Amino acid sequence: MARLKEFDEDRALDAAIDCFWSRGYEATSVRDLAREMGIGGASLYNAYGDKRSLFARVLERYANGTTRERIARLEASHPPREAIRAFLAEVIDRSLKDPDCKGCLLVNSAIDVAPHDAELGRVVAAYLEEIRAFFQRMVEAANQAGETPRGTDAHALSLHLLGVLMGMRVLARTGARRRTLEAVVRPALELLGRPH
Amino acid sequence: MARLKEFDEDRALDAAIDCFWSRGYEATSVRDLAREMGIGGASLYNAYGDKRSLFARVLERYANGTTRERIARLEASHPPREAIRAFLAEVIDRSLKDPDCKGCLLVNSAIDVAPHDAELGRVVAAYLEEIRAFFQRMVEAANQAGETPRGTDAHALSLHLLGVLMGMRVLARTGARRRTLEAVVRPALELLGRPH
DNA sequence: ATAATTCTGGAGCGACCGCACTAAAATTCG
DNA sequence: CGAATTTTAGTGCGGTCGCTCCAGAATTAT
Repeated sequence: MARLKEFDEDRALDAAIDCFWSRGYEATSVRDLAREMGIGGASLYNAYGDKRSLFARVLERYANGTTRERIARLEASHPPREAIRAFLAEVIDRSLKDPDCKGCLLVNSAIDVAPHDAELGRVVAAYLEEIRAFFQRMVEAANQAGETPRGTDAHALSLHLLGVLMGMRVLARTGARRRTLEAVVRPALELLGRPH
Repeated sequence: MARLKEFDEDRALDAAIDCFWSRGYEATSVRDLAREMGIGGASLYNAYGDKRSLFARVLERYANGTTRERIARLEASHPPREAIRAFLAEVIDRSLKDPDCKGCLLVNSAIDVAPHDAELGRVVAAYLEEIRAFFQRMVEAANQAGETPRGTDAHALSLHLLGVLMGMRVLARTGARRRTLEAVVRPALELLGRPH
């Protein structure tokens, strides 16, 4: 029927993730994207539509490969409180390991895309809500196991944890050290109760 | 000696603050700035230098008129724990009142300017450090007054409060409601001890 | 092979970017 | 007043922006 694509759409999307992640939406040009993705401008528009549509695809792939993957992996392999601890510890580790201090693409997008694009804003908010819901599930499970202090409100605590996570991502982007990030997170973890 | 300026530099700077605040650094053009500031392009370059220098002036004026003003006012008029409470409450109120969800210019800049401009990044980090130092002073004063729980670490708690503040600003930018923002903050306030 | 279809690199569109330059207008000095 | 100085509006430079179009290359169905 027709000629086959010469590039791997997923690999190219990963390159696009890196572009938007490190430079932000506005500051990333379509030419930058095409070069880093290893394709021509026409192929980019043919495969993904315009810049904004590509960004939406990038957000989705980032969320699937980073946030959702982490949630699913930790939720399956850890007891509830430890899943939350491991989630935050892993974010700290990855934040410190990244020499570019790129932070979290979702958080960056919440700041510089969401306010100017209501639709993308709702997409970003929905991904953040998934993280919050993970926290809430874990707190509820810990509540039922009697591991948390009496009267722990799972919904309220999940919001606090989400806020702390967002804040940590902001501070990480300014080059915060491990001590700093751990001090930001520690009081939130202590609300979950001391480990056995 | 020479002709006098026809515009008020401070008023023009306020207009520039609004531009950078609502659109971000990259997405704001010098022509946008000149139009909103009510001056010509030549006057802008004559008075403030290039775009980046203007942005540095904007950051300074924003910090003086918003962050430092709030710190000085609340530190002078409230006891230490209430100063922290009032600070966060005021940020929530202003975040909700703003129909554009502009958030905080310093937080926005930490995300989309700091990583690409080391010098401006240090400026932003220094302003955030001023906020953290305010939190630490207040916690230390509350510690000395015996109002806080035993063993409260002022430095560690100030970092947590700063992180929570940053996180709240991110969530506010995605259109979070009052209930959400208050739930994010409440556990941090409870670490300060129950009010009398 | 031929026709049909899709992908590819490259050129180029109009618009806008940050910034610099010029000449006229306005002001304060001698 | 005339000279000096600085701001002003306007114009335009070289470059980049997002995006489109096109001719040719590559592939499959017939």
